[in-house]
Amino acid sequence: MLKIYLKEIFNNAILKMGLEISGDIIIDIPKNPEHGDLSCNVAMQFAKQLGMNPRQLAEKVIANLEYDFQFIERVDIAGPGFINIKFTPKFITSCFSQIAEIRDDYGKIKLESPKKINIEYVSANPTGLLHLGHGRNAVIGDTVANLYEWTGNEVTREYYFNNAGNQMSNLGKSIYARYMQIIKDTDYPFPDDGYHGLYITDIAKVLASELGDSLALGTEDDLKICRKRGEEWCFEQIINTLERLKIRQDVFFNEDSLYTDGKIEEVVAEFKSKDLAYEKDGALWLKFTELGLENDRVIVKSTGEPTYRLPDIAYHREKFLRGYDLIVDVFGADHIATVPDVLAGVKALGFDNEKIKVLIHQFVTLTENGEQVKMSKRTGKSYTLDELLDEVGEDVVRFFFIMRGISTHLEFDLSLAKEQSEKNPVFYLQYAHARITSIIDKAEVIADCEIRYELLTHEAEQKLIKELLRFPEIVIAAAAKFEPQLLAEYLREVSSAFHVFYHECRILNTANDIMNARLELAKMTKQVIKNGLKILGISAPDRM
RNA sequence: GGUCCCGUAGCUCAGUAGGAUAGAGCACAAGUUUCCUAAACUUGGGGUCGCAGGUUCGAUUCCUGCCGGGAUCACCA
Repeated sequence: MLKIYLKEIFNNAILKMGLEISGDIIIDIPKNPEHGDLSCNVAMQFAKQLGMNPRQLAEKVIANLEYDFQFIERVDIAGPGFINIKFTPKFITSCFSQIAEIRDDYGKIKLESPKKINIEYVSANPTGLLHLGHGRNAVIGDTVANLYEWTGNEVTREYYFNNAGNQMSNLGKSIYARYMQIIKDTDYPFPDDGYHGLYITDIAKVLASELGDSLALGTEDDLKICRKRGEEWCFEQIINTLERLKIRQDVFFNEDSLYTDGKIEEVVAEFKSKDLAYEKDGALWLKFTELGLENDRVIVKSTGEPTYRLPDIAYHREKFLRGYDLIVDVFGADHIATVPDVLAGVKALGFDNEKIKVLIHQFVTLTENGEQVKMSKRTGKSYTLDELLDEVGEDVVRFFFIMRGISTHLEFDLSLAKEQSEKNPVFYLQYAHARITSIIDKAEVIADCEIRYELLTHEAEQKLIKELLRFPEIVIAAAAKFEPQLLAEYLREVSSAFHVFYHECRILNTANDIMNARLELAKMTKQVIKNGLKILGISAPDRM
């Protein structure tokens, strides 16, 4: 809010000076508060192309700035040519009075023409339970979706899955083997590449109790039953787990529909007609080398089955045909190799692959007391997301999964996450919210008393107001950069500024007008924390 | 070997469309409550921003090379 105001003033000054400047003017918050509230480096940026000394240029710019002396307290040149701006407390509080009017909608951006955005995440096949990597994927995807909704766009949350093919028949065979071990022979052979998780036995037990030994012959149909029940069971678990995280997707796109609807054939025909496909060794290859990649790749195997690339390309083509302005894919680092193929394939079909944004997140490791936790207690394999939720709760899981940049490895510290105390960063934010609620509950409403925002001149009050004024900028930046942790970091700063204000400035039992103004500040802080936590999918408790 | 990600305080990490004295949390040390939630606040120590070059007024940030850690390189998905 403050930035936008200042940008305008600088823009006008530069226009007035008749200067041609390419790109935006950059206004930043100086690290050192003594340098003012905001700082602009135009003078240094353009000194060279104008053949001037930066400090001289800065002076000229300042001479051309037109502003209200009631709003800006100080404009000065510092260091090599920074122009530092200090606002008057009056201006800060008047900005605050404006946002205090908006309340519920503060931070929401309304776009004149909302963009249609598709965000695909989780997308686990129904062959097992969700584990930690899926958890990070799910929370990143959902939070980014929230951010884009908040910034005024129309968002579709999508899940892409495949319930056909090798993996699934493998699931059926694995369940069948466990089933036979239960009803007949404990030595019944388990497939080499079968799924070893304990959940397979859980499913087999259900089958055994429901159907007795009626599948003992092991016909094709019996295997099908195992597969079908396995799929249903896994999906139910996955949906339940996501539900716990308050994640609900709008579209579940089945890869199989690409085949039944003839989309795969359409894409193959189009590649052929563009002379981008050729047969070799009985397989169909796509000329990726002509699309700027290293090697040609098989898209249809000699067995007649497509490789994963073909449906992936066809799927993205479908998303384009549905008319999205932005298509976001959230993948784990293990999928990185497939990205260039899909992008090149879609481009070859004539779509603008710049509209696809692939978010690749790095892996999650779990540590406890400084040591890496490798095995899950129940499954003996990697930790499931449900187990983690049981241990630390939804709020902590959601917060921990987005509190780091998505491109860095995430160390999930179980000891810290389990800690129900001030050490845990989630509680810091929630505590601020609960504390404010408690104060508001205790306050007596003073009727018909005008709120005098200009009384909020204390340093701690001014600092808190300035933080609150940043909220919309942060939401926009977090969405644009696809970095939810910016918001998490920001909320910590807001909470911190609030706690300081709380210690410095007594709210209740002060003069009526002071109390009213401070109460308003507390309420607005609560609103920002609540809205921010809402975007992060984390609860804002009234009591702790 | 090719490609991608990471390397910043004892630990976990912010910070990079190039900016002023590099930050936070945890850990460690010392303090704050007759008073609105002490899950809070205040103060302190702690750094060759992996290494070496380059680009320029200025580099943790951009470029190149190297070192270290991770991921990935199928007619698996």
